[in-house]
Amino acid sequence: MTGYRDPSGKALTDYPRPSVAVDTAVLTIADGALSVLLVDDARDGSRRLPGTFLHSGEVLADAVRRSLADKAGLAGLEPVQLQVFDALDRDDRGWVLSVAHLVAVPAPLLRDATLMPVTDAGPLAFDHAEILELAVARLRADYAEHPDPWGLLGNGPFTLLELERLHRVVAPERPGRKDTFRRLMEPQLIDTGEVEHGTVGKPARLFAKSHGDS
Amino acid sequence: MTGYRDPSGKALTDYPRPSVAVDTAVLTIADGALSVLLVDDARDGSRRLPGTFLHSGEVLADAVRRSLADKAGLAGLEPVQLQVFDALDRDDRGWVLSVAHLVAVPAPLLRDATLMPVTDAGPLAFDHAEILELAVARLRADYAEHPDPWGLLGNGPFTLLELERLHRVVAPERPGRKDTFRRLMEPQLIDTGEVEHGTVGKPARLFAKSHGDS
DNA sequence: CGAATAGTGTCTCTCAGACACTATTAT
DNA sequence: ATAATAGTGTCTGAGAGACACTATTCG
Repeated sequence: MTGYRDPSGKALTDYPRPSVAVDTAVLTIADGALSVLLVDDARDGSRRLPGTFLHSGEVLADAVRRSLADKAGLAGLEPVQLQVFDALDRDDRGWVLSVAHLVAVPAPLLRDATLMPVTDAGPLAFDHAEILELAVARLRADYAEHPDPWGLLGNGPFTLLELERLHRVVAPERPGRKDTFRRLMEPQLIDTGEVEHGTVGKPARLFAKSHGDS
Repeated sequence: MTGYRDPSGKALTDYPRPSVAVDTAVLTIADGALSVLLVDDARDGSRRLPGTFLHSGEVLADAVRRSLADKAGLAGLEPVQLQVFDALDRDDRGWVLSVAHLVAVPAPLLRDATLMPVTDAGPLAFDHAEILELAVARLRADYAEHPDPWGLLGNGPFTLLELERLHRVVAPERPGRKDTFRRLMEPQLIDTGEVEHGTVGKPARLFAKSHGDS
């Protein structure tokens, strides 16, 4: 904008520029399975991840939030950037870079959306299957060591059994006994002092997430 | 390019598009310290990481290779993508997204370049100090568990002592005795059967990297 | 009481880290 | 022999995982 010219004598605006999009894997738990929010592709009826083109003067995270507000009524999210997908033929409309993002939200916030289990999401438009795979791997890695780092349980206190069921859904392959799980997670939680009631068996203690355990 | 219009009626080309740049932290070992390649900024004499604007029809990794070929005569590298930096005010020339990359190369390939220790690189243009910090953290993480994953030792066989010295330079904080280091790394290496000669003390075995230990 | 769930004592196995020892070369 | 470096046997402590036991509630 200042008349700057690079070493080859070209001004900044002389370069053809790509369109930049954001595409987001919105993960949640639905029907006891890790699931992803999909939208119908406007072009050919196939399915894709929600996304949008980056607008002028907009930051990537804001573009993600805008696309999710438009397409799923979500607000107040903190998307995490995964990776840029830049294959030249990834979008037949032209030259489009996509910055893939990940967000996870508690299921109740997605009541009327199209959700599909991540293991059976079917064919997706563009390279969105690859983005989804990356997002799931990242989520599983995040859940391996820490209690519900993405807040899929919502804000209320929870039982260790509820937490363990969540973690097993996120990463089904990990066996591990309940006592091992407890000894790993309990030191990272805050004991609210409350107990659950109205259930069968010994009442379970209720825990809350400690602030700052990523 | 096909006259496609999105739900709001805009064609793909109607959106203002950002310039997209790549900036690369080129890391190496110089004078016994982990060092980074810097170039002089054409505008104000400050220093910056080598980078370039993405050209039309070019993939990010190719833009990185082009910028490094131009500025340091390097070829045949495999850059790794780190993260997109998208702050609106990060470049006073206009709206520029930067995709940060990391590359590591053996020192001999950088003989006539400007190298600075990463701990004392001085002030850098744009947000390049942040990119450098990210790159160093990534390199250190990669070196924590695996023998020279970035090939800083070059192609020839090497001694476990040489490997350990390299790892200590990359991550100076890790103490650890030599036997611990050996027991961690040796199973990931191939014993060439050769030994070093002409040195003081018991001759050391020469190892090579096994193909596919990331 | 029995069923069901919560929570813990404890054993074992593995492994990182440390120490100390042995091995092999040059001078 | 002595210095110097390479390489290994072994002890220890921490921690993951498994098993079995105790604890507390409801019906």
